[in-house]
Amino acid sequence: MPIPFDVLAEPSRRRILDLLLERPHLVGELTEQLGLSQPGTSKHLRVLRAAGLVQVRQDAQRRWYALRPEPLAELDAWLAHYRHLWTGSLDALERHLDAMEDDPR
Amino acid sequence: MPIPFDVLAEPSRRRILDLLLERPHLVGELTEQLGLSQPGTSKHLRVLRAAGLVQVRQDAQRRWYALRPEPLAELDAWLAHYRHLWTGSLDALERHLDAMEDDPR
DNA sequence: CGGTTATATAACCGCAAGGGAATGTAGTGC
DNA sequence: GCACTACATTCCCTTGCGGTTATATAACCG
Repeated sequence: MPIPFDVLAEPSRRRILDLLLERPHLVGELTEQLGLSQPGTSKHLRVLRAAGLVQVRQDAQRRWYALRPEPLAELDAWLAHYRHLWTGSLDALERHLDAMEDDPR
Repeated sequence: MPIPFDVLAEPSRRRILDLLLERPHLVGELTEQLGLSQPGTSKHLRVLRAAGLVQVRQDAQRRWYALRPEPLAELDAWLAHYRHLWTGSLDALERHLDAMEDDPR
């Protein structure tokens, strides 16, 4: 499962994830919160499902959508390669910038 | 400076960031590594500059592009809201999933 | 079984974004 | 000053994506 950068690039889809962070939601609830059409919401949910970012639980005609954080954990792992650049005070950030000044080759 | 999700959604641009993580690069070097045309590379660099993800240092006709990690730090901050879902062994992940099973309302 | 609710899918549209070719621009060295 | 190098910008084309409307599917209720 690759990191779904393009999936997260969509503001409405990030909004959905934020809402699902509180609690699972119905499609109708999400539609209302997002302020777009119901089919529009369903399309975004389809993309989120394909990316493994949400999971569904059927309850009669209703579908409860809930968060699935695994892909976000992978994003976190990707970010880890860069994290040393801004963590720590006398850390690699300064050394990185200093090295750039001294020898930008 | 908002989090540049859409900027990171482009594979070539992420590739550029990966290359710049090692060391600063010239546009020509990036062009060769990416395997696309020089104007194509320049267009991506323009987007990355606008997002604050890279900085330039001019050296005669050459331009040294280097990483600017601040926007990635903001992405990291955004991820922090979700991080408790997958960190820790007896942590909120299980409690989150258990709560969903018990009361998926 | 017919109507209603809740969601998914299909069909269509407009636009913005990525890609290449051609051209512009700035700095260098002879 | 002139050719050359290294990038940037412009123009054009094509594709994909987000959005809506209309339609299909499926489960409930009386």
